[in-house]
Amino acid sequence: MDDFLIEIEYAGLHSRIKRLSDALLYSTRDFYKSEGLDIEPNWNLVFLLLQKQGTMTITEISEKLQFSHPAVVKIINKMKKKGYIDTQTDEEDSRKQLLSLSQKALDKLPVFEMYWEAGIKTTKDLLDDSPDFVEQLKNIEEKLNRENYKERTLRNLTNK
Amino acid sequence: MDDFLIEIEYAGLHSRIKRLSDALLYSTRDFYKSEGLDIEPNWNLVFLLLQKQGTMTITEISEKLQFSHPAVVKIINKMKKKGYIDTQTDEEDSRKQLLSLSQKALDKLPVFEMYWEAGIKTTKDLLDDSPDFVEQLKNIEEKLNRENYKERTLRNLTNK
DNA sequence: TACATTTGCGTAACCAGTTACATATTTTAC
DNA sequence: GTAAAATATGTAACTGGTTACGCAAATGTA
Repeated sequence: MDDFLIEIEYAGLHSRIKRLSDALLYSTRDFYKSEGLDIEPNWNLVFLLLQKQGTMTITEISEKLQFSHPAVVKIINKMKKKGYIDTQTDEEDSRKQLLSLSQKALDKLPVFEMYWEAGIKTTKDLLDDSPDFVEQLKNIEEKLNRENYKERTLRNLTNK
Repeated sequence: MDDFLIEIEYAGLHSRIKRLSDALLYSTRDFYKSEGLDIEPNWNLVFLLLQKQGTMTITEISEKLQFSHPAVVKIINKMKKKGYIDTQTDEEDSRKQLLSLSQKALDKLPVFEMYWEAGIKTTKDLLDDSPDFVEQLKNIEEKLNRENYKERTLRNLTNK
C-alpha cells in the first residue's frame, strides 16, 4: 500500500473515518445524480421517518436522527423545494410545523426504494467479510454517548 | 435506546459513520480550544509528515494523506498564519512550494505531542472492546479503493 | 525549437454538518 | 393573570471537506 493514515495507526483513525464517511457521501450523491434522481443523501431517512410516523415536526426529526435542528431545517427546506414535503402549522401550537410526505413523494417512493435497496445491498457487500463491524461501531457510539471524546481525553491527560 | 439510525440497520450506517466522524472532529477541536492550544484537527498529520520527511510540497502531502490538494492548501495556509510552517520555492521547479516545520513548530512539538498522545490513548480506550474494528475498517477501505460505492451500487441495480 | 501536454498550486463555489443567536409562542410558577 | 422560563424554529457565520476552473511553469514530442 502506502497509505500514511493507516501507517500511523491510531493517530490516523479519525481521519480515516472521515475519509470513509466523505467517500460514501460523495459517491452516493454522484450515484443519484448519474441516475437522474431528484434526491440527495439523507433524504431516505426523512422518507422513512415520515412514512412510519405520518407527521412529524423539525424537532422530532432532529431528535430521532440525533442531528442538530438546523441540519434538519436545511434538509427539509430542500425537500420542500422539490415538492416532497407538505407542511401545515399545528393548530394547538403555532410554533410547530407539521411535516408530511406529499403526494409526489408517495408516488415516487417505489422508484426511490429500488435505488435505496441497491445501496443497502452495496453496504452489505462491503461488510460481508467484516461481520463484527456494525456491532463494534455500536460499542464505540455507546461509549461516546456515555462520555465524549473531549472529556475522555482530558481525563487521559491529567492521568498521565 | 431509541436511535433511529441504529434501528433501520444498514439504511442508517452511512449516517452513523458521518455522525461518529463529526463527533470526533468537533470534540477534538473543542478539546484543543479548551486547553488553549493553537492547533486544529489534522495538523498533527502534517506535523508528523514534515517531521519525518523534512520538506514536502502541497501535492506530496495531499497524495500521502489522500486528501484533495485544495484541502491541503487550506490546512497549510492556516498553519502558516500561526507561524508553524516555513516555505521556500523550489530552485529547480518554481511551481513547487517546499514546506517545512518552523522553529516555533519544533519548539512547541513536545507539548503538542503530549496532547496528541492523550488523544491516542482515548482512541485506544474507545476500541478496547472492539478488537476487530480497525482491521475491518481496513477491509472496507480496500474494497472501496478497488471499486467505489457508486460503481458497486450501479452494478447492484442492474443485477436486480 | 516550438507547440501541446502535464503538473503544481491557488481560488471560487458548493456541501453537509455544526454552534450561537434571535424571535415568537407556549408553559410554568407565583 | 402576569412575569419568567422553556420550547420550536429560523438564520447567520463557521468548518472542513469536495469539484471545477485557471494560470504559470515544466516536460515531452514533432
